[in-house]
Amino acid sequence: MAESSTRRVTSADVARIAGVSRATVSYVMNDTPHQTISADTRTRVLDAAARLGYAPSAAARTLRTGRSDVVLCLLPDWPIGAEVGSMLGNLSTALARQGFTLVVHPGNREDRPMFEIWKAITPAAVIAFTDFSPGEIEAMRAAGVALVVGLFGNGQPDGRRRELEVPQQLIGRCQAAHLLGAGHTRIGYAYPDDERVRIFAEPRLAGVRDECRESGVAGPATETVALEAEQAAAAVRRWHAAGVTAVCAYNDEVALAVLAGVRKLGGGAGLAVIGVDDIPPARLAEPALTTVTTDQVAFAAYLSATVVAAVHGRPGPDVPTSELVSLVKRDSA
Amino acid sequence: MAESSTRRVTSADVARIAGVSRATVSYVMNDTPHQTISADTRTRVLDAAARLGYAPSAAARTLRTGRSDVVLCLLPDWPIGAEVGSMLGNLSTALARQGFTLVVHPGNREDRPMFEIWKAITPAAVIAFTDFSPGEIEAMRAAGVALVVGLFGNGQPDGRRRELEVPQQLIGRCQAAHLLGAGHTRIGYAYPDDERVRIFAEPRLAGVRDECRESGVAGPATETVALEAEQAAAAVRRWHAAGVTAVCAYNDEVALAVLAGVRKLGGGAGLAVIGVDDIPPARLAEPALTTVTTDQVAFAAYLSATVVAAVHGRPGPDVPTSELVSLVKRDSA
DNA sequence: CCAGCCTACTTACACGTGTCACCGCCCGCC
DNA sequence: GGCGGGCGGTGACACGTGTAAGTAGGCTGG
Repeated sequence: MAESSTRRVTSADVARIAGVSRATVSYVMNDTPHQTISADTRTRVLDAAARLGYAPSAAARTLRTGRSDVVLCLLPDWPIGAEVGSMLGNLSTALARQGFTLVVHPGNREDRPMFEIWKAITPAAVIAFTDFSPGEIEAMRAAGVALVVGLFGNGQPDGRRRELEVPQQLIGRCQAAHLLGAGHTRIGYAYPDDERVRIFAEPRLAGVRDECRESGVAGPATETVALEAEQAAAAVRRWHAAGVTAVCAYNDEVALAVLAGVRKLGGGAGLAVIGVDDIPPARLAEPALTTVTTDQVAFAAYLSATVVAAVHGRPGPDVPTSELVSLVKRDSA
Repeated sequence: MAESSTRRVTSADVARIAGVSRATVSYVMNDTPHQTISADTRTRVLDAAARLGYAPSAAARTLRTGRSDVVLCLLPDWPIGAEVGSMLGNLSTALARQGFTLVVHPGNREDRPMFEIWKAITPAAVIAFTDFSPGEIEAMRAAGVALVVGLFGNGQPDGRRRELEVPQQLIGRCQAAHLLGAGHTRIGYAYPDDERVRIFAEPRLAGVRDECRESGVAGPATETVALEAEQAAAAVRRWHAAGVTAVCAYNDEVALAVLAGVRKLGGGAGLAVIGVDDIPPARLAEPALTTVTTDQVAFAAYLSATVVAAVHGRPGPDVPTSELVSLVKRDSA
């Protein structure tokens, strides 16, 4: 406890205590392959490190290796909701278990040019929930970023980079399958009012469309629904006029708006409604909202595995199948 | 475009192109005070940097200065909701404007020992939504972390480190003030079921209690309310028995549960309910939920200012007053 | 006319790590 | 007995930056 100053504990300190060279300390700490270390010195080094509370400097390691252990997650500028929040939390712990640090950056592209960020950080990988120009992608790859996990392959026809798209389609399919299975033959889709969530809304709608087509049913009657009762009531009226008896909503929130619209209209002819996310208010609504949840833990694990595999140059895991999304049956559909 | 390889653009490259030394480049890029640079060379350097797309290596800078531009935000293990998510987003942009990078780390204290993280990162500051032991705080300070912004001063009696507590109390006060102003004389508090949000719930409840005391009204009748209608109905029954006519809820979600409980009981004697956060479902509920919102942008700006000031060793800004929280009057209270 | 100061730079070192090249040693094998 | 080769380890360099210390030249005051 008689520390002279607040100096950082470096590997040199560990080496001195353990009576070995600094290189040996590095080899022990990193389990460097093809480098044999006797069991005796190994424990001596480990003991010294533990005693001193040694933790290697991330900055120095990054500088030396040219690649940091940071996984940069670039968000678009839509408001991140509870489900995205918990997904990020799970992703962070899943990556931490593999030795990576997740850094989330909200995508205010105007504020700071984005390239400034990944050039400064030199992340091991980038998870982009936003479209990149091919030029940007090439620049990042050239700068040493091992992988760019894109949300949507914007234009490129190869099947890659769709890691995040397929699960969204599954959500739509699950919604539609439930409604069709319940005997509905004319269904609607409640599209969100917020332009910024389009990258989620489009594939979900596509999933609904696919499921309809495969069941030989006409595609969904799509209405844009704001989070406001009056507006939603107008949409409900149009659906009634079109013979729609059940609607898939983009969201639990949108679904609650639809329910509010139905309520405002007197709610004579009940409209079946199904949401997404299973937020707590869904269960508390009247009627209790039937919804579809994604297994955030499993999804985060999948995403994490994708990133880790790509960083090591291995092919990523298969896109998870339908066990990722599951139905929560309640009263509204 | 005839780049031989994928080498990183360093300040040496900029120096070579601009025809100056590397040190000069550094001085120009950082606007180093007490270092005079002629306007001519300055523009030459800036031009060269822009042309090459130079961005300084965060790792090298961190290694050299001993302090990174990272602000580490340690979250407890409760599920981060939409409001916390948006707060973090705002905080991130506010800090980015000052040249800092926000790194959020969910607090699974078991998974990795926490000190391993900040030892590796050497953050400029730590925003902790969780209690630290005095020993940990001392260790961090010794390791060079400029500031520890704690959510709650656990035990230490000095007025510092309560930056995040006061706003929470304001929320409770605002809720209670509205109900008392509407003529209610016996009010209740709907406490969350989740033990993990206690650090938010306690100061909010304290705010309600303070407001009651200052108005000469008995303290709130507190009931723990789970996010489930049956359970909430039982609480509502007890409140009725105690003569409570209005309740402050920890949350909009808890408030919706209370409303569901009232509805389940037939809703004869209406119970006034007021929530917090103004989540979208609040507006869509029946009756539409009266609630209290915090100005997340202003709060993030305040938090950011606190961090920046402390990093530079200056005293932080004053705790913002009541303009931070505002009432959203609807039908439920 | 020279000491001294200010401007506008440059040279040199340090930060803490990973890793390549080397080196002594002992063991087994021809 | 010589000697190739694995074991166990060391010495030295590079990564890219910030900054203290030094230096050449012009200008000013005495």
